[in-house]
Amino acid sequence: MSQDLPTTSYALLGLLSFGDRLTGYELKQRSDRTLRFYWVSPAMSQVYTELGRLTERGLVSAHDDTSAPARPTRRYQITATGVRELRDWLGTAPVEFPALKHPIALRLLLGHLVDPHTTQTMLEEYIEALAERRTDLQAVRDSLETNDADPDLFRFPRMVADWGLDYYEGERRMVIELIRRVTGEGMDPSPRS
Amino acid sequence: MSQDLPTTSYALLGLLSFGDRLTGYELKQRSDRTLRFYWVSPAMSQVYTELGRLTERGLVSAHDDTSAPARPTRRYQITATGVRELRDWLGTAPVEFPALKHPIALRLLLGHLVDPHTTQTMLEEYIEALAERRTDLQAVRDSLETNDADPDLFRFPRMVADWGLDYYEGERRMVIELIRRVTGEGMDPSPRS
DNA sequence: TGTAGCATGTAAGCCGTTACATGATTGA
DNA sequence: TCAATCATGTAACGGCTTACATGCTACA
Repeated sequence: MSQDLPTTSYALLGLLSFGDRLTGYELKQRSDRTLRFYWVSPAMSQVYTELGRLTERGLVSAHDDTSAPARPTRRYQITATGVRELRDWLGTAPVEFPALKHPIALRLLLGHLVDPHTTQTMLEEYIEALAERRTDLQAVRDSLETNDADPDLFRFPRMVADWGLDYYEGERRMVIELIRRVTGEGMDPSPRS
Repeated sequence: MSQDLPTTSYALLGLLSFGDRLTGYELKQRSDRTLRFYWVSPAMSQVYTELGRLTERGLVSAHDDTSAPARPTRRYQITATGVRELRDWLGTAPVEFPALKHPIALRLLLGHLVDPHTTQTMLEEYIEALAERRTDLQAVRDSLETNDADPDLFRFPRMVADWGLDYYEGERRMVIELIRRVTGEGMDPSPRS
């Protein structure tokens, strides 16, 4: 009942389903470590808006941090209702095909408008950006490896991280291939007589 | 001058940079065959809105189809100014890192909330969806292969299509691996005594 | 002493969607 | 004759961003 939340709401709710209580700030940090790589890490302001909505609907409960200084620090926890609705969503909502916004592919499409060197540089810079991202994600993956009490708690986050790492690796290989094609193809396939 | 259009505007403008005049309807079809796979194929209504804006700014010109019946059929063509601004954008605008919205990865992350069979089914359905997409993209790629007059005109679209096909293939392989992990892992690694 | 990080929110506005409205042409 | 496709647009509104506003705490 009362379905129809945006996916990002369920995503944030999902991040609260690992058994701990987080502040809005911490939830944002967690989404930077997870959602960022395969969904969207919402802006701080959005996280607070979403927590407000989830609280209203009783999917999370807010506990004002006693020992609070002046401004109240709130910790949010998923409720039994929240878990139920999340499970319900996972079980019934149609699963969309992934949506990709890939500015590099878009620019490569328009390669006929710029000189090959610009395209080559763009692809090389993309490889660097990819390496950085990969490093970030590897750090996340490493932190999921060694887990305390429950070794299965992060089993699925591990899989998702491995998926991401594999994607970055495939992307790297293909972009190297594309650089070859941009620089090589149509450039004197065999020396003209 | 007068930068600051949304990327989708430039994308549509770019689709008009291959030397032909299109109606709004045809432009939508072209974006379904190209942008869809690595950007976003805007809704019809958005295409018309965008064409209006581009016309206002003089980046495309509209030619009312004489031999028009009642409702005017307009064909749009990129202008010299349009080409200049597009080149300028390609040369100067910062290149964002790709943004991915991957509902399957998001759901896999929350695998601890559903039974393994549901997750397995989801991944298997994803493989099917992937195969469909791949077929669509392969058809596009094939249509770019044999080109009439200018064999280099679709050189970059070909590269982008190949990139997409490679991505789908990598995705397929990894999802198969993930299914193995979901069904196998933690399931009696060695028969208990 | 001042900067970075922790912490919470409101307001304005952009980008794009779905729903709605309209009508001609082609082919089963 | 009826459905699909071609063809063009407006209105409402959803989801998210950036900019703005506020203030504490820890540390260099």
